[in-house]
Amino acid sequence: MAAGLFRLKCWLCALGAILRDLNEIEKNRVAKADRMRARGEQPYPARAQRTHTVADALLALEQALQAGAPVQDSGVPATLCGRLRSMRTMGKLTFAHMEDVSGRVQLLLRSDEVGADRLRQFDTDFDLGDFVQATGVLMRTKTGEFTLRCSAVVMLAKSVSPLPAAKEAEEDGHKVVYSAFANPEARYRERYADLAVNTEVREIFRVRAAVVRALRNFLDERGFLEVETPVLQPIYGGAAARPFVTHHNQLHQDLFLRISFELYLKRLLVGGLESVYEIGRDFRNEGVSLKHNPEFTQLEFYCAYADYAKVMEITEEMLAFVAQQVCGSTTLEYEGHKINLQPPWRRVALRTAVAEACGIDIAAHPTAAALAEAMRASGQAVDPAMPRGKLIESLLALHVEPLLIQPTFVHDFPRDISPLAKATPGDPHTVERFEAYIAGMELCNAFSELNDPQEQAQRFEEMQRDHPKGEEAHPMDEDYLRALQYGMPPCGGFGMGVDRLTMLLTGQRNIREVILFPHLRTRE
RNA sequence: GGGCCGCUAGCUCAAUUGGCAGAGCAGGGGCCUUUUAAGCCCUUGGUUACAGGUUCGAUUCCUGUGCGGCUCACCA
Repeated sequence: MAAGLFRLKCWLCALGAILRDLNEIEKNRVAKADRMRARGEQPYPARAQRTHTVADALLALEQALQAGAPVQDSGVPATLCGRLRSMRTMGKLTFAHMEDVSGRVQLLLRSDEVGADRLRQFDTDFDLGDFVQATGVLMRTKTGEFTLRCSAVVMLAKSVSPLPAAKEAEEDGHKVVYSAFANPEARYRERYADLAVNTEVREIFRVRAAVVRALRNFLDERGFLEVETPVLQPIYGGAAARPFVTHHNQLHQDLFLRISFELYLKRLLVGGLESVYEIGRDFRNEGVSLKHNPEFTQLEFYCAYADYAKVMEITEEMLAFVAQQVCGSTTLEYEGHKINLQPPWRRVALRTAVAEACGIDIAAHPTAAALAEAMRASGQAVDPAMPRGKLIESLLALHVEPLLIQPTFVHDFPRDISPLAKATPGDPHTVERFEAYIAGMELCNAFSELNDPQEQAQRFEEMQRDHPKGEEAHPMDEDYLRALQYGMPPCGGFGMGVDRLTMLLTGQRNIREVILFPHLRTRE
């Protein structure tokens, strides 16, 4: 029934899109396409040809000019393909800009070279946003602009809807954008239009790809094995977050979309793989914010015979490497701060950091009640239902986090909010866990992994018992315990939000700017 | 989920105390053989997000809905 309704709704939506009224501009462009067909010109031909990308053509021109070719007629032939981004008609002469993935080139169409009729057709039937193929000779105009003087121009794909009009100009060497397509909702909903007109958006996703590539290179070179583990899981775990639930029809089984990779990756260490990593999507059924999207890209790695101190070293090396690969430097600017990723990073115990920031020594308050009292005494509002670890976390988030601009490892976390981390020897309240902060933002979370099956079982039971109702308790995972019983080598584990790292390296404040299709409410 | 703010032409934005809904760009028709936010003349384009209410009259004031932005909560 529900599925039937859903299909009906989809069908209506699709129909609505197809029958959507075209506005005047769109009708006009459809008429242009019809006119082209009528004279035997294909508005959507199956094939294109190109001899150079724009960037390659520029190189070819430079070489010819260095070899002494005339500037305004290099003699270098080229056929280029791309999208029309501007047009200036001057009677018997038309200038246009065409853009491909590699750059932008000016087209020059002269009546005496393409023919008066063809120039007329170009002026009337070609629009901004159309994909075209232009053949001619490379040159520079008398103002020095890189130009293709065309002998022929062919439509490759007629654009019906006008792209959001933005004009770009150079002023004093700076790029100035007029009437930019800037409405965030429109940009995210129609990312295709956003990418088509906002070149800096395309650049963000090139950087993002480079970030992921650099992470892979770093880990591959150190002998880590890249693996893939289930997205659909019968029991979710490895983090404290609410999951998305889905259903397998034939098996009559509810399944969860994973909230982390942790428990599966550690099963692989039981299996002897020693050093593994996975880059993939996590799904958390929680609020969205500047730093949270319901699905996000996570990197997790696990390294046998390492502890959390070793993982700190790998972390700072890895991020310095990525920044060097992607930005060409280990220093970067973010929100007005100069940030230096060069190892070694500052290391500070959570206890010390909190004490320095707000004067409360968490070790002096070993129970939730005592700590809550101390926090109240210092004027902080406190939720009485919070366990001690949560209270400490709130101190961290409120007082410490905003201060951590330069890369900092905050280490030694409360045990009661870290059910998968190994206890600190001699300290019943603390585990060997750290988080790394940069620019006031939590970037990663790591620990010495708990590998004692008895203690792990006990921790799971504690989570079930001690968690307040409504809070997300870490579920009991019998199979994971069975795996630990076979023996897991001591190891360090690590998780990092790749989206957040990309934010840092691209200077973006909003996680949606680094996700191609961020989650938005559907519009009825 | 709470609070605050927003939604006007394809895009970016105006609209005085509540008084004919406008501009630039894009589009259409002209002129123009080195332009580059090209320029000049003419011109089309609006359910002011949606549904109600108050009013002689609502883009403007009120209520509700939808969507978005910021923020708080939540999300180690």
